[in-house]
Amino acid sequence: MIRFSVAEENYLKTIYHLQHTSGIVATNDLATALHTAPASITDMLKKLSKKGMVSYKAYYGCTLTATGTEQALGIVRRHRLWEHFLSQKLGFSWEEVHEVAEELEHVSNEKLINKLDAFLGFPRTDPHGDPIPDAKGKIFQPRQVSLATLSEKKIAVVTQIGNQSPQVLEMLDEKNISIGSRIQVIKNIHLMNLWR
Amino acid sequence: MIRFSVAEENYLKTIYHLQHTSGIVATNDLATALHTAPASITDMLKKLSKKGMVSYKAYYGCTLTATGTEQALGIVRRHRLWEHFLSQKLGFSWEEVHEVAEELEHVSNEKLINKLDAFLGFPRTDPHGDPIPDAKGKIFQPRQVSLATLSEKKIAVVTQIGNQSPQVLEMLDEKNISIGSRIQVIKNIHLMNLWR
DNA sequence: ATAATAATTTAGACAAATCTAAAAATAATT
DNA sequence: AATTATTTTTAGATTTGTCTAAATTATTAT
Ligand SMILES: [Mn+2]
Ligand SMILES: [Mn+2]
Ligand SMILES: [Mn+2]
Ligand SMILES: [Mn+2]
Repeated sequence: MIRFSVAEENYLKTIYHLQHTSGIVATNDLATALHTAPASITDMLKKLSKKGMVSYKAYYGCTLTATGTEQALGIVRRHRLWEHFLSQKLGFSWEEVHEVAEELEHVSNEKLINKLDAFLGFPRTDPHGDPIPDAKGKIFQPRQVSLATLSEKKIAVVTQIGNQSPQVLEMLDEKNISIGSRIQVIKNIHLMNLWR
Repeated sequence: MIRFSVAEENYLKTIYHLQHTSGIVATNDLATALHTAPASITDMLKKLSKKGMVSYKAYYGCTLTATGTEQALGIVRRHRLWEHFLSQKLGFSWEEVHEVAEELEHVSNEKLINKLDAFLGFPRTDPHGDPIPDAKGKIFQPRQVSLATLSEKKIAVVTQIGNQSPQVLEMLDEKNISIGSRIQVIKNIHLMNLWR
């Protein structure tokens, strides 16, 4: 089993997430996401490339290799299982769990994680509705409709939160909206700031 | 709140434990306990001294300051709470918990630890019978009798394991002795290897 | 197509934590 | 007390992950 430093794990996980939106991941995007200077990103990408975790060509950005993706999924699994634990067993609110899970995710003892998974009853999603990869890294993302594309009057159930910034999560708290809430679009106002 | 690196925390905890037996802690003893070269110990002791965590004078060893002890007790608290969690909630055996807790103890979020404590029902001891410091760092060590000094025929209850090496723990497993077991000294054989 | 701008990499430096080998201080033996 | 052995510290080097400033490459605008 390959061992990674906390820094390496944070890179792998961040590349995984950025890849979902941008396909190929730019050095600057990683720098922004990790609050790290672009020069440092280049250094680390070379290292992860040599370790076979990312495919990287200078000036063209990077993508995870098959092994890199496997590793990233392991980290995402740990992160979300701990978030579930903090929320369901320790009573943390959904805006608090992320910060703590950010540390717990780096304790990488396979037996620990699989026993935690069982203890939690093999949950399928974390407190934000994000799917938890299983022990083999398999992830099940159910078919969903984005709120922005939901037509007026239709009733829907909230299953996942796209923007998980503290502001959005607290706003949802105030409006008493959580995972499982039934909602209905009263009026669809086109928000210009979504487009630019 | 002061923040420490994983390395610093491991030093503080180890100094705390060694202090219990030796009073003043020698550089070499720390080196042995931490599997680290004596030269590295000296470097770190200077650093911890500058931070006010240990009182250190060259060639004379070190002791924890009041703040250093406070910090060490926090680490011990986290370690033992996680051991209890692993044992009671996840079903780990008592010889497995230490290794995992060695990593978990470094996740230092106060709210996490206090909520974990409550979730576990404010346990007084870890799976090896060692006392768990409370949120204020207060530690309650009940009066006990060492097995070596227990007189023949007397019945006693096992409350704590002194030597927690895997060998000893597995031997106790085999003999079906655990915390809470009632035992009786049949015959007291003086073991020479205890003295040299 | 050239020039200006933005993104990325290289070069050189630094702090943290470790190491080995050599020097210095302390402790133990004769 | 002098010598020897042990412990500890200093000196100098290494690895990891980061930084800033300068150079290079790619992109955008004129
Ligand atoms: Mn993290
Ligand atoms: Mn989440
Ligand atoms: Mn540790
Ligand atoms: Mn223990």
